[in-house]
Amino acid sequence: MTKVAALVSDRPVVRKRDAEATQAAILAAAKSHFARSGYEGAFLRDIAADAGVDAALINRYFGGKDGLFAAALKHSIRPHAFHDWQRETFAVEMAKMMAGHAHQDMDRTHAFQFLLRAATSPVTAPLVNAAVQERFMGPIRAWIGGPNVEARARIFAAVFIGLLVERLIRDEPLEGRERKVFIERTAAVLQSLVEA
Amino acid sequence: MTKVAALVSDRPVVRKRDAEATQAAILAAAKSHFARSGYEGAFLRDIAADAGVDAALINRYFGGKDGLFAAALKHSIRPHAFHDWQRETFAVEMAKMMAGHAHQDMDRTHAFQFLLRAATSPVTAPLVNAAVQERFMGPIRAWIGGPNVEARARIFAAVFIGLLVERLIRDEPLEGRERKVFIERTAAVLQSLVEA
DNA sequence: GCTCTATGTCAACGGGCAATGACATACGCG
DNA sequence: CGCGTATGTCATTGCCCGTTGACATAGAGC
Repeated sequence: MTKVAALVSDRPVVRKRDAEATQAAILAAAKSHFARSGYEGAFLRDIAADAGVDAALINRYFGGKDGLFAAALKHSIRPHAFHDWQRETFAVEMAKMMAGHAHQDMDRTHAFQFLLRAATSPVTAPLVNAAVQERFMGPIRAWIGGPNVEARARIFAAVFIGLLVERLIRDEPLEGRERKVFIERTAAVLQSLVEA
Repeated sequence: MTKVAALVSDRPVVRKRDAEATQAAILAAAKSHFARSGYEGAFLRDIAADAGVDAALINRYFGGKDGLFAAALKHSIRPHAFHDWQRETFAVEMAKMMAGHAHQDMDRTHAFQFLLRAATSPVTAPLVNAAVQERFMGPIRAWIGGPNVEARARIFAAVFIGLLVERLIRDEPLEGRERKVFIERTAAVLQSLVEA
């Protein structure tokens, strides 16, 4: 696609030589493909094609499919900015986001799909679990605080993940009164979980 | 394994000729492998070996890998017995189950992993979503009842799924006081969701 | 402008997998 | 007992994917 566009436009046919940009393009394509198809279902040729690059470059820059996956994983798990959340308002904000459609937030949706798939595969699960513990559960525990953090953090994480999955599976967004009720009650649940 | 056992025992070396049992064995092995490894990561040779059968039989009975996957999917989604749940006790029962370890219930765990994987793949997602709607969300709506069923059922489903995922990801089960608190608060959340 | 290196492309190979068709044999039926 | 079909096995084939090494060329440094 990129190449075709280049052919009909006035831009040069040959790819600009920019290693950094190329790696970024490969990584972006990889995250998308891994998210949609999982590790085994994603093919290097397809990823390379999406990035507008020859497949051999993946081996040069990432040392093979494994390396590319690891890089994509590392790039997908970044610590959520829990510290920015206000205890008084976060619940409603989050509930509103969950009531919306997944397509509105494709970047995060892809990242989440990617993690979900990787977490359910025994090959990649250890990597994911370790990263999730460190970069997701850790911050959540710190943010929630209070007694019995472990139990409460787990429930919070479960609800959080469940809402994301539900949003992912569902095609039709909620409307009108149902939407309003969904937000109210979801916010109530979330709020109750951060209180000791 | 089956063959080896047969060799050292007094039972015949050659497999008993029972098409129905063979198909059931293949299907069971397939569900397990698809759950663990996804569609692309599961190999017919391995499935056949687990079932104690030659791989060619899969093609004969299920018409190829696609057919086997479809059969396994169909077999994995069966309506949950919500009608058996008692409104007063289900919350605690479910919370206790969620506090336990996934290994204690491998059959359901595999089925859930299988569905989760299938639901996040664009190829199989439509099949899964339709079946989930009919055989999971439908019964939940009916069981919950009351006003704004749609919104409340979705939150309930989200929490349910989230708890399953959390249980799946976690290796270490909760112990002692944390476990007690987890059950109490999880039960409280679940209970609140079935009340109008 | 020459050269050298980093970047990008191409063609081929080797392994592994699903699928296929020929072959073997148990079991029902006469 | 003999035959035929359903069931199970084996060897082969063809395809697809990841990887590799040789080749091409832009662009920097001199």
